[in-house]
Amino acid sequence: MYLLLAAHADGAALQELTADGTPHPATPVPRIVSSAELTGVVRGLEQRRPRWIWHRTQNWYPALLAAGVELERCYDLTLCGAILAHSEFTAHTAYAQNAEKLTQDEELQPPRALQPPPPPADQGALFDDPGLRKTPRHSPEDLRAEYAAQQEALSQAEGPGAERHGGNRRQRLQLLLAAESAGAMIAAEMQHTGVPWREELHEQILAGYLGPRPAAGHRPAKLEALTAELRQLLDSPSLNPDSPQELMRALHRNGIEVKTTRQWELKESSHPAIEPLLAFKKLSRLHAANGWVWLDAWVKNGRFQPEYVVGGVVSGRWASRGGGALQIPRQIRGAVHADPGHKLIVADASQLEPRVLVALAQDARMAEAARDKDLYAGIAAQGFGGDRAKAKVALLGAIYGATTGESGRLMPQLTRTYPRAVGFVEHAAREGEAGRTVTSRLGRSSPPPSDRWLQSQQSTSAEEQRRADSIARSRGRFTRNFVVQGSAADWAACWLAELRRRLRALRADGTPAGELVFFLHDEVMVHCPEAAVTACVRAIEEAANAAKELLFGKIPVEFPVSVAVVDSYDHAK
DNA sequence: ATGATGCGCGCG
DNA sequence: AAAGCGCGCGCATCAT
Repeated sequence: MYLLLAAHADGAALQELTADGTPHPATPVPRIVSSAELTGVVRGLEQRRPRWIWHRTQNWYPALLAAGVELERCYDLTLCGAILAHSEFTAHTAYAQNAEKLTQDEELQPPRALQPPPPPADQGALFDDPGLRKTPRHSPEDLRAEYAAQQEALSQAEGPGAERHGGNRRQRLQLLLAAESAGAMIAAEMQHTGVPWREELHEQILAGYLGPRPAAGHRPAKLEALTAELRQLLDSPSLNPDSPQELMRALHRNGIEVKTTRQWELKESSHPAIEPLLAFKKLSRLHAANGWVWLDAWVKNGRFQPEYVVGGVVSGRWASRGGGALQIPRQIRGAVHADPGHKLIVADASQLEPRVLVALAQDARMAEAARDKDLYAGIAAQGFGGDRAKAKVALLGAIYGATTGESGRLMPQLTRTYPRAVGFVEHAAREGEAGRTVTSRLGRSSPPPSDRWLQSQQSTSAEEQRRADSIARSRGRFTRNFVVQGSAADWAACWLAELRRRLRALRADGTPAGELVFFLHDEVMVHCPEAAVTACVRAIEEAANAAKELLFGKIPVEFPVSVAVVDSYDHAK
């Protein structure tokens, strides 16, 4: 069952559609539901397990969750439209070509019917959101047509050029759209739930590193002491060590000839001021980024509730807004603590990107190494005389496009042992250098070349040509990484969606189950009652294997998940 | 005063 | 030990 939910002046419009987006005979005209009755109506209809089709998950779902309504599945027109408008799998369709034309001619973002975002405004207290703009909204008919157009494009994905991607393009893209929409729901659910965060533990950690909480706008004691020490050691009585300019001058006056004030460059010097300076930088960062101010701003009632931005990174990774949710430093992870009677299950996919590369390239030799729980150890044994560190640097260098340093020097050695895997990323790099698009396993494509790249193609002089080559190589490094990072994001999206499905199934059975509370590229955190730990761990592992098979079928490559059951986040890993 | 940009550093 | 991919954020600094 497909149910369109659209904003309407009198509340919301509901319409049942068929799979291809035509109105269901039973509902030729949308049903208008007042804002007051909307929650109840949605809750009732959910019994029939529909796929809710809406403009943006973020416009509808948070308010429904706040009202206690959880839904099973949706179709996010904005996220799916963005994928379809750019995917190589649908590049030949009218949908993508119209979207492309609109972006170029009118500076509008695709998909065409969805710009600008319509607020589900005027829907009573439930949907009050002063942050939403009052802009022209889209009629149910606009959204229905948009959905039909997207389904049409999807159905054509098996078109010209399909063999280049090994077929199955429609199924893969369909899977990606489902996973992306599920991701949008998970993001809203995780924001609603929040990460369990013990404020008093956070404060203990801060006090340990920085001293007692200072008055607003003042440096904590430890930073004051280090500042005084640095002023003396560098003979600069008024130095502000937070200012790179002042710091640079002071360092130079003392014969410390650095070109930047970055940590790794400072570490080269043996001057007595370096050690306290590095300590200052470390603590200053903690204070500024995750200190008392952060705690006051972002943690409420024992929960950290960041906003996740699904589709926020072109590769398909999520971004986040507010509180630096994807950069929680190790120093303060001790504050992430399970509730009484609960545990945190922290699981991460071990060495995800190299394993994805093995599967993408179908490199049989590297697949042997990937049978090892520790892929880098396997690679080291095969081609690097057992030197794990070398194997790791070489492989990551291949994925990132390293040319210099140890990583660059190891490339020939890696290429000899694994010509297929290295050839795969080299090919992606050459495509990017030539201005072409590359695509993830499930069909998310890289953006077209930047204006900078296009302009550089006009170069005439030798100087301009060097510049053009540099810009091309930079794009090559991006597309080289895109195929791996993007496919890893495909895998992670499927992992997450499969895990959510299993956790919901456990709950529906009446089995105690945990809740997803955090997701970070290749890592998930489930907060669960102690009695549910075993079932949740199994769900996480089964979901990982399911994700592998959804992407690649039954292949002889493992995607092992390392699982830690802990009271606090700092005890994971 | 306010907004944009660059640096540096946190995470994967 | 290192400089190659993707982000967000706070501060200092520069431009308006």
